[in-house]
Amino acid sequence: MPELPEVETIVRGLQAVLPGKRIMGVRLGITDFIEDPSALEEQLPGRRISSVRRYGKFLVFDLDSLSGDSRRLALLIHLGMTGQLLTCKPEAPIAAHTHAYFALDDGSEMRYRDIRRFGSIRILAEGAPSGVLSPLGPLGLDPLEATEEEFRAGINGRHARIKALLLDQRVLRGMGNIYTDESLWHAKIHPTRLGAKLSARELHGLYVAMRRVLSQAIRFRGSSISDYVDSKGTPGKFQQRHCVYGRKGKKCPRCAAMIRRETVAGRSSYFCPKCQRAPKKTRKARRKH
DNA sequence: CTTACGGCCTGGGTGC
DNA sequence: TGCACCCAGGCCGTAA
Repeated sequence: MPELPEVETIVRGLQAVLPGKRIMGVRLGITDFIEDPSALEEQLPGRRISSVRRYGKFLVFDLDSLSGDSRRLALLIHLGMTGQLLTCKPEAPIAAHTHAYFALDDGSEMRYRDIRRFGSIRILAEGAPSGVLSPLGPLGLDPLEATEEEFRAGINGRHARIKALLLDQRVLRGMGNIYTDESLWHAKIHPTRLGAKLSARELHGLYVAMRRVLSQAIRFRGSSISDYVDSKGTPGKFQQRHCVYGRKGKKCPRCAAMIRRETVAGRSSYFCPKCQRAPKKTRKARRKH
């Protein structure tokens, strides 16, 4: 499940090798997850990759034109749940579920592999950085770049559950299920607490916890739960440092209580029932029972 | 307007 | 061996 730290790890790996290289050709397999396959085949060859960036969970490849067409383009890739981007030699064995091949002018190749095909690949015309929109609208703050004031403003006054807010890409771009649960555990906040009901102290703790968890996950090159590998095919190591995610029934590293798993905001949520106190039930919610 | 929720996409893992 | 079922994340339609 590539979230911010995994995408960042891949971006750093690609940024080290791709800039300055030219895309010579594009070959596609199954294309039902690609918005406009022929646009990739027609518009990418000949372009030079000037930089590789992360925008939320998107990878952005900025492309220069070397010929008369001076229009700047960007290639936008979202890895969905099981997407992988790998660089290799063209003669390297082809793993099952590889759906896109980008031939580069140094004789190497970048491949997109995606078992579930929940990812997406598309071309973005001009004005890439701020022009990256999710289908729902503009993306929110970068969790590592946002100031504490900006973060607080994004959560304050919202009556949704904090878990839903952290996962909402229009509030914060790049958070996913793993790092949301880990951040909430570090901040000792129950996932069903309402954003509006968090104290200033709790919001401060959450901001600090989120930044710490994300930076440490990047340092450990991401979490490999199922399919995630970096651009060289190497798994991450942060899954060994998870405190709650995927640890249902195991002991909370802080208080030894048993970690629980419940669905919150439509997602599996792992938390410690002792360290992360559930909010008091409202009169309305209690009446139902 | 905001929020909650169920369904959909796909295929690997599990358990019978 | 086969097969039904669950689950994952993002998005979308619908309802309150």
